[in-house]
Amino acid sequence: MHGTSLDRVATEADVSKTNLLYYFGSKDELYVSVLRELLDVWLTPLKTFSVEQDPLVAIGDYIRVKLELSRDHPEESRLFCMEVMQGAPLLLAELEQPLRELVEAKVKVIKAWIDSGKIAPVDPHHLIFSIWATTQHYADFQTQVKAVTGRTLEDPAFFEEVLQNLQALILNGLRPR
Amino acid sequence: MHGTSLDRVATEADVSKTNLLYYFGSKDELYVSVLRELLDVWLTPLKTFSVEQDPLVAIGDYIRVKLELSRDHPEESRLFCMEVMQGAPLLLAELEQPLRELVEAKVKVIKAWIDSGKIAPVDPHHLIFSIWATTQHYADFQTQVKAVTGRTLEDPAFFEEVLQNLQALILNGLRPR
DNA sequence: GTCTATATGCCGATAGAC
DNA sequence: GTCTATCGGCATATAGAC
Repeated sequence: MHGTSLDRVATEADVSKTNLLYYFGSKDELYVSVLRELLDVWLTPLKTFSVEQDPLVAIGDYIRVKLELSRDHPEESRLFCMEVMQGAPLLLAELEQPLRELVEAKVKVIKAWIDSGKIAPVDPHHLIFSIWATTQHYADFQTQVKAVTGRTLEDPAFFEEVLQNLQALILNGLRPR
Repeated sequence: MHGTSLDRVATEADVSKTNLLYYFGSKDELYVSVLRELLDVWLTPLKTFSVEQDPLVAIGDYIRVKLELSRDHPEESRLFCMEVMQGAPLLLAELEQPLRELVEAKVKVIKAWIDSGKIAPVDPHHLIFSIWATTQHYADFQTQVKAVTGRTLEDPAFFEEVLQNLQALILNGLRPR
């Protein structure tokens, strides 16, 4: 059970089901390679955080890039969400090692920003989680957002509206006081 | 494909699989009734929003209650998330009618708060989505949160920490300026 | 109403021809 | 390497005895 079948993947990718298994060995191995690459792409923008940046600019940019990912690759976001929700049977090691270390490194950067008084003292972990949660929400819960508002991120005006609101919410919450 | 099997449900509920089908007719009908009840419970706290409340108290309380739901019923949160991520095949009508209407009603309340200058002018839709996204994140992405921080909402100290941070982030973003 | 047995269908994986 | 055919497992659903 992984949200899709080899048959669907094979049809979509225009190869035979047997060839998929020939190349990847098993469905799980296919999933692992897809998810690993996916995790890498989605984490890249976080890697650019560094102490010398202006935190409000860096975080504002990060929110924009993450929201663009939600707009351009919603199925990938949902695939990853599916995996994590099931307890990350295939990806737990990736989450516990590389992801954890990346987050810890960036937590230190955010702490430095706080210590120098550039942003308000929030727990960096929860700041990062909040950015992930709010931006990915528009991909993972696209159906619900559309049912309630009638719109999706593919509508450029709606994208801008979401971006402005998330940036305002999070950056205002961070303004030093 | 719905995250669990009738066999599991039957075992867990200590009834036979055939009896489940006897009572509910089909797996889909069982799901619909479970999801409907679930949606109702999860939306109840939003229903209490009213113009005469102090918005910062009302929203702060809402964040707490939603986070308690994420702590006490994470599997239900994930079940609902699963359904929506698949395009809400069983629940779309519920999202487009009762949910939409409830949200629109509460959007009006939040707009009244904004118009009277009690909170900053944010789009109420995105405020509501942000609260849903951030609070449910700790249930739906429990595995990832635990992999990164080593902790879950079941740890009372961690629960308090998350609550303080989410309230600070969102309420500070709303403080009139 | 509740059980056992079984029909039916889908999916992952393998065998074997070419 | 790529195809067709098929096995074996699991899950929903139904038939029929009690």
